[in-house]
Amino acid sequence: MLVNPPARCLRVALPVPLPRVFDYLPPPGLEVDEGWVGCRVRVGFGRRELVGLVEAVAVSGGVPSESLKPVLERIDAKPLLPEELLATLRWVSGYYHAPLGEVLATALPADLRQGAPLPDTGRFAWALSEAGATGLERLRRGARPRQLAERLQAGAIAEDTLELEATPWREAMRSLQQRGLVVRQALQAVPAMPLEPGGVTLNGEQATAAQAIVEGLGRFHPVLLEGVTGSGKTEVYLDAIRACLAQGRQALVLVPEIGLTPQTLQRFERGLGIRVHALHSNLADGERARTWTAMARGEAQVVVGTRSAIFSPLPRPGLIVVDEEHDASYKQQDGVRYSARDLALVRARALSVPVVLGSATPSLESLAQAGRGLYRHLGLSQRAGAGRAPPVRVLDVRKRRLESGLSGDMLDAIAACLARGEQALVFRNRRGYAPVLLCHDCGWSAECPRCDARMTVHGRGRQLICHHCGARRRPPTACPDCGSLGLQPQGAGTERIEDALAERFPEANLVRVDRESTRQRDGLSRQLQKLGDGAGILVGTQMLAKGHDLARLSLVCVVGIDEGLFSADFRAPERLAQLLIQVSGRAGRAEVPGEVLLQTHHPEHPLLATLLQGGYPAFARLALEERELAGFPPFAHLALLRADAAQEAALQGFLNAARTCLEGPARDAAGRPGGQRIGILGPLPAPMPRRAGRVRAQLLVSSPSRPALQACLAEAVPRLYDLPQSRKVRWSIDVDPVDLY
DNA sequence: AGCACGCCGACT
DNA sequence: GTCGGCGTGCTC
Repeated sequence: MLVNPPARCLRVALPVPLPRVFDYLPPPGLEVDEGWVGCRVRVGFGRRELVGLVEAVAVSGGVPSESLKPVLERIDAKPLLPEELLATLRWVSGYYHAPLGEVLATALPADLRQGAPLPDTGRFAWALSEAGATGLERLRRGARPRQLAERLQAGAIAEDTLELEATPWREAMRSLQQRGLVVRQALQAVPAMPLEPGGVTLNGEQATAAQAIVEGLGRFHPVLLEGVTGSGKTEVYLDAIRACLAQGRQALVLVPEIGLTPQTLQRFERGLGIRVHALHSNLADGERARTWTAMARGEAQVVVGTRSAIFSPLPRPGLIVVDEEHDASYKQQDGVRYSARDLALVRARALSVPVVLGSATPSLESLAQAGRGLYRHLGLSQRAGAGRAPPVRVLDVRKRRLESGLSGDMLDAIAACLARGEQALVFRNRRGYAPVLLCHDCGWSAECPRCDARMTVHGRGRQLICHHCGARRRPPTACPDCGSLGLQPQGAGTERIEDALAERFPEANLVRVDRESTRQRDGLSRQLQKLGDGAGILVGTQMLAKGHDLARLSLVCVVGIDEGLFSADFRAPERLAQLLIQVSGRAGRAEVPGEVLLQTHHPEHPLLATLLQGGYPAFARLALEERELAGFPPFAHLALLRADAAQEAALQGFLNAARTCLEGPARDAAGRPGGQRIGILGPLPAPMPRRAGRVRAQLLVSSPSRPALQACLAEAVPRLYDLPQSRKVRWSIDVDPVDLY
């Protein structure tokens, strides 16, 4: 007999690192109904106010309903998130073992997360006012506002057009507006962009691939598009997106962090003939919220974005593309450690759309999935424009004298390349002047006081920088241990190689590209502009591995890869192989044949031998066999519990307690019918046991069965929050870690 | 994570 | 006598 009908309440996810949701009552006079789900609410929480999202309506459990607080304000009349997106975020919360509130905080644009109303998504243009048409002379000649105003003399310019140019304009425009020289005009919602005729003609392979994707429109259809460098994967994407747009559906394109350049956007806009929205971390909060909202309203048809763009609402879903799917930047490395590539699959399934994973060097995980028949595997083997894959020559530098890490043969090849009026790229995966400052008399080397790492020499020897914590100091003049003056930078980073090349080729146009040299906005394209079209040398780190076409580039020199051949990390060979293929792919065009020089002390190393003989596919087969033997992904599934603390005892105390939390569920999971073994390793010291003054260690949990691993984590992780030992440590759980660091 | 409460040290 | 250190507990 029902005396009191069970009180229904609103279940609210809040941005706090607690593994629960919180129940609230509706404001006085309002009813609980399903219409609340997906809406943001402002609530009192302790003595502060927070914005949360109603995740469900439910019967209040635990807390008696009379002690529930009422919601202070309902922010959205209609759900902010489409049903599928909310369901996916719930899935993320479960799979990555992160509180839903934190997942929401990661997924939503900052403004919306903080409760801002949905922004205006109308399009606007700027034009000269009457005063502006006559009053320009008073503006300082050559200054930004003057330049902007002069452009407006030819007519109004839309904000999205200005946005595309990637040069700051808002500040200058605001100053013009304050002087009354310009006015903002509303434009029609649909952009009037010239539609380019017919698109490009695809070659046979491209057409086949595009058709295979298009045939999958309207259902879940995962495709691995393995296309050698220069085979025109983007043309395939564009063709498939056109078909998707023709059905009135939206497309989402993910690109790696360094891939989202103005050139990339322009290529998509020109290829599609419509406005393409960009979504990346450098966007201002307001712009981010506008793009997100335009997507949610179905006004934006195509978004090209980095990792977090995978959380875009897609009310009219058509297609998801993940370009360079092997790229490590798809994995979030703090907070909710999600993989945008994996989430692309999850969302594509939930939305019943095709998902295209494209790469010249697919991840072993994706290759394994394709091998099991779970993805359609399509290939593009021809380099567009008839260019040939460049031959690779291995330079055995054992017993050779090196000049700042460069062999004589390599310098000769660069000289010849310059003499032909072409460009050479020298790739070195280490920035700075030298990786070590060494005392030649006693073997002392400069170490970071707060990390277990040696400090890198920068500024031609004038500075020591720790690449792990950012500490900077002046190098000592004498060895602190033995007093010797024989301190010498050991090894060569990009800076030192640049110096050596400048000395050897004083006439050459020489440009360095690494994190230092490209620090400012749009630094990479600026550096590349400096190189121009004539003869020259480009020195740099993996930032050079892709992007920007360099038509005159005919020689790629790879130096200093030997450390990578012997790294302890199980993914190191894969990453090195991918890097070598990607950077090699930069050499040569139809007009200019290319060559790749690989300088190594280990020419016989199996990784190099396999890669050179059979290319990436041969490497991948070998590497997958090794992973299977070693019980690594994709043949086992991993989760890493990382922790760091000021004191070693606190760290060990927490990880030991955590291990106990995991062991019970691990035994249960293995004991269930069909259950599989779960291994727990640790506490293990992290590969760098001390970083930024804190000690670090981890537990590695693994199982051949993903469900078994998940069941174990689902039971154990919530308990970690309540461990008294967790007070003095910072910890995080990383499901499917990309590296064990 | 915040934020308050609470119980011990060197200061006007 | 108080200001303030951070340990502990709680948040519907």
